[in-house]
Amino acid sequence: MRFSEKDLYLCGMNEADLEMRMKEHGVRPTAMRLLVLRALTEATGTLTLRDLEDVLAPADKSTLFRTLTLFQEHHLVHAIEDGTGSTRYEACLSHTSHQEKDDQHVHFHCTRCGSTFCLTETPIPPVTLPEGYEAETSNFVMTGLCPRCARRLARG
Amino acid sequence: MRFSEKDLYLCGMNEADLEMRMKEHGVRPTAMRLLVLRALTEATGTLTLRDLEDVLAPADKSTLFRTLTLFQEHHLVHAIEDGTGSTRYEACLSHTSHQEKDDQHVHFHCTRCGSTFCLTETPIPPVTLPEGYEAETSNFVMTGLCPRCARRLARG
DNA sequence: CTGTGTGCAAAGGGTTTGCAAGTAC
DNA sequence: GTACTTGCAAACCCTTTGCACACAG
Repeated sequence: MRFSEKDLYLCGMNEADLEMRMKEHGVRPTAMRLLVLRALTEATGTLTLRDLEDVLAPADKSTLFRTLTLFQEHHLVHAIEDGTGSTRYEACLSHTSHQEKDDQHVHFHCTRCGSTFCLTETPIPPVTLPEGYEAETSNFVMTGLCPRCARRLARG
Repeated sequence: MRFSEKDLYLCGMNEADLEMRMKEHGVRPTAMRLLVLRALTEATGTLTLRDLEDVLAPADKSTLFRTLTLFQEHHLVHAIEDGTGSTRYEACLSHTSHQEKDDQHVHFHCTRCGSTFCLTETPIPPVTLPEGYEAETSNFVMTGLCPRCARRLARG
């Protein structure tokens, strides 16, 4: 069995590591922020602001929002639009403090269970844009059935 | 100069063609719907519900919404999430009434002028998903500067 | 003491629904 | 007459901001 980059990263993840990661990215580590970053790092998929509100109750919505905005600016997390109307957030795994090629991978939104998965092993394929376009970031979301839901539907 | 598929399609586009297209897709052509489909077909880029409201004033928001929803169900248009929070709509060019591989191309959202372009010549590259995932649709949006804005910024 | 972080409340913006009147067949 | 369409108003949701208090350096 192979471990994903995320698994390996999580192995040694403790409070001190989280703090270090935030400092590296120029964000002051407060209690609230550590909770948010931990939640995002340990999540199996992506989380919406609403998800975080539930997980970290009674944390305040606007605090979470501002925290996520700050994290994005400092490239600790990035946002994905999966078409549900709610922005989803995912912890960045790159150790660098630069945004260059965060971890740009394909995301998958399951229409049945509503989850959005990070396909960390499925990089976004390179695309040649028409003359003149200058891309900075990509958002590639595939929609359909996740393995679990596909199996359930197949059975009955 | 080469004409894009869309240009060619538009060449002969008149009221009768629009009606035909709607009937082919099982949608009853009303005055309102013809206006909407025309607006979307003639638009150079993609349109939001809000855009349509402006273009087709004094058309009602909810009517437009329901029209767009209907069109989507019948594969006359498809929706794109460009990350701005507003769903954008684009006329499908395929003449078939089946959804199979509508016209799946990359979209480009310009952060400077706010437009979202259809890169009809840039198909979404095939992606091999991990075992078990069953994809139905894709949403691939690249974000950055469009040629026009890039040029303007370069000049100063 | 001063700047930063947090919580509460409310405003915004886009989307969606309920319902009644209008229209097509 | 019956089923489908449209318009108005309001509800909904998620996101974002204003403001006052709390906290850390």
